[in-house]
Amino acid sequence: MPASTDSAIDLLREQGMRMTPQRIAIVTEIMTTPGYVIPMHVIRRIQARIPGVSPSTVYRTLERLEQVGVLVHVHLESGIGYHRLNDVQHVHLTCAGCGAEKELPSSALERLEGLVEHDHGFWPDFTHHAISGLCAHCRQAQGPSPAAHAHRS
Amino acid sequence: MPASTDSAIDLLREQGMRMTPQRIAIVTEIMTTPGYVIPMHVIRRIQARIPGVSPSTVYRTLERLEQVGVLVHVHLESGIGYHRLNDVQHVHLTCAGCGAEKELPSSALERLEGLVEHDHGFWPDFTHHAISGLCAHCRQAQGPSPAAHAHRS
DNA sequence: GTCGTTGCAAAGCGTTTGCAACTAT
DNA sequence: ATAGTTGCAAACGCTTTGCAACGAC
Repeated sequence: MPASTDSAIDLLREQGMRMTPQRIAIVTEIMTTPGYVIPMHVIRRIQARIPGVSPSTVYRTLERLEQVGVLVHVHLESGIGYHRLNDVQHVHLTCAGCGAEKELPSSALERLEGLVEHDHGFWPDFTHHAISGLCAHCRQAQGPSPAAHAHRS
Repeated sequence: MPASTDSAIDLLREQGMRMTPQRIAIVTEIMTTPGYVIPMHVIRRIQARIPGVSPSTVYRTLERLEQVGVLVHVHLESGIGYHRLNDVQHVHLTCAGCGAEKELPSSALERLEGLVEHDHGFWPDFTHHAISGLCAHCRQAQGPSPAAHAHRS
């Protein structure tokens, strides 16, 4: 088990959370999964590891971890996902043509945030919801006009 | 009933759709609602007008209207919404602090689309998913740092 | 020993489906 | 008459809840 997982567990214990085997398994799962996790994924993986773990435990733990400030949720194409708050924030791009997902470090859009704020008095957080669009390949296939989107979702 | 509703109904009939009373009611509802509609809303409104209309009829009709090209769906904070394809496309901004919704004509972000495409080879469609963030008021309240978001969703 | 946490089982919710009856054309 | 539509009822998938038993501290 990676040291980062251990220290995360210790941190949580210090925050007053009781570290049951189920929670340890869930936290381990999260710390060792790159990118984001989806509740359903976690449920399946944890149940493979510790048979009998109930879905409600996973949901309650994810919620708890978000309250404590370890996780944040994001709205993805497929529903809600969680990723570590410490992680570099990403913008999630989903191609409406082929479904490909691409992650951009949010720094790539920082300038845009400033622009929108300046022009419209609203500070956008491009990381909280996925952004749909067309990847280079699908854009070419559908022609250069960005008009005719055939969203798959 | 507004003329635009009538002509929409005629158009749909020409496209081969059978215009039952239920469908007429649903289309009327959509044509006379500004902004977007949410399936659940439509179901309630239609059932008030024509008791006994089944939810599945509404879902199937919305889906059908999207296939025919009259509606497009968008992913909002609260789930899926539909709006007329003919409408000017909007970007939906949702304030994570107070829940306020703001709509921007998508032309406001056109330049940004070009920027992202140029830098990352992905043509983003900022209208398909809502964009979270902080309105001017909530941003001030939470301090100038865009870091500490307390998402309500 | 305390009180947070768990599993279970049930309910919840919006949505989807199969099918026989219906009806717009 | 025909084929598209409808309502019903059931199933769906994911999520939430109430509660008694359990176990981390």
